Amino acid sequence: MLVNNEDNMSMDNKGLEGMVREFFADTVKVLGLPKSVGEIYGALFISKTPLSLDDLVEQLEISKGSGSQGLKMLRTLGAVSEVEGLEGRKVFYQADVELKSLMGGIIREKIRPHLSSAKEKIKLMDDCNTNDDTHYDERIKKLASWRKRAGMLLPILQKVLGK
Amino acid sequence: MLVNNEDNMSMDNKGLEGMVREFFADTVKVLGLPKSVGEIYGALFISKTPLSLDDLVEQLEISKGSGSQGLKMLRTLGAVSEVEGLEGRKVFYQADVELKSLMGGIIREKIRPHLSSAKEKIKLMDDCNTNDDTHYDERIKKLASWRKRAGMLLPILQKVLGK
DNA sequence: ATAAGGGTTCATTTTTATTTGAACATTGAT
DNA sequence: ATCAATGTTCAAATAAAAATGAACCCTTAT
Repeated sequence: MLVNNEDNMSMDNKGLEGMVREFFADTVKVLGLPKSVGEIYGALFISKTPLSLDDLVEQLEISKGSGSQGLKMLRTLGAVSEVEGLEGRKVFYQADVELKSLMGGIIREKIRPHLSSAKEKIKLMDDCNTNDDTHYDERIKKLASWRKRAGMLLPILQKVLGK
Repeated sequence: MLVNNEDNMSMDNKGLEGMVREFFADTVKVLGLPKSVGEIYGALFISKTPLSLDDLVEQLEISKGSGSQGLKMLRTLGAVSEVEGLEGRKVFYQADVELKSLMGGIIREKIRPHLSSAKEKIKLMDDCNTNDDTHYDERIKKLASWRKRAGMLLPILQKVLGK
């Protein structure tokens, strides 16, 4: 067994690990991700060894379905990486503990798409303002400028969070 | 009647107004606010005149309760301002159409409190790591550095969004 | 070829968040 | 003092989001 996960709770760190999981559960909710995703990430973040889906299901007392979906999301975000624990074909996961991974994924998968669709919607609004009403025009321009500013913000964010 | 709001739909701008409301409804959901708050803000943002609670209830087909609560939240965020339309004691509202109002409010009311409580929680985690386990210590330090970085980000955000 | 292990999917259930609306202030007019 | 207009609150209803778990799909070992 290359990757061992039984009995790695050195002592009363049940407490610490629980706190970390709860911490991430709360944090990701703010970012619009489901609680279970935060718990999974938290469990991986604090764990001394990579964990398999089964490990997570057991530790967090969540269903296999939840665990599978949560890991899928974390993989998509690039927040976890797979560790081929050659014990059979079971896959083990470890958290990518760089802030930029987590945030970069959220920016790429959630924020950018939203900004793109916003751009289209604003275009539609402009088309809709057929008689070039000044008031409406002004507001649409304002929206467009907000969107643009939000777009400019992302690289700055990435930079500050980078490394 | 100082503030008039009847029949201010110059023409088929039902369409535009609807689009703007929907736009904000979607946008604020990303920021963790309820849809109705976005709709209210959107209605005020695009309206040519300030609107009363009753106007909003009628336009958006929401309940008085929803409208009242939504306006309360927007007031707390500083995203709307009251216009004493001296028609009786009815209060009219207008959107504060500066990005910094909306974002500033969200930062102040939602993000900062979350970062504060995160700081406390991280402290608790550290206290919990009684035997100074190196691995746990490292992770807790990482969390602390993330939190700090997030804190430093806010002024930058404010600056970029400012004006 | 079959069974077992590991994982995913997705219709259903459960939980959480939002909205409603009736009861309750409050204020101003009669 | 009473009424009507305006707003707020909050318990209950509703809608939306997330979790469950059984059915299913691969892959590998027998």
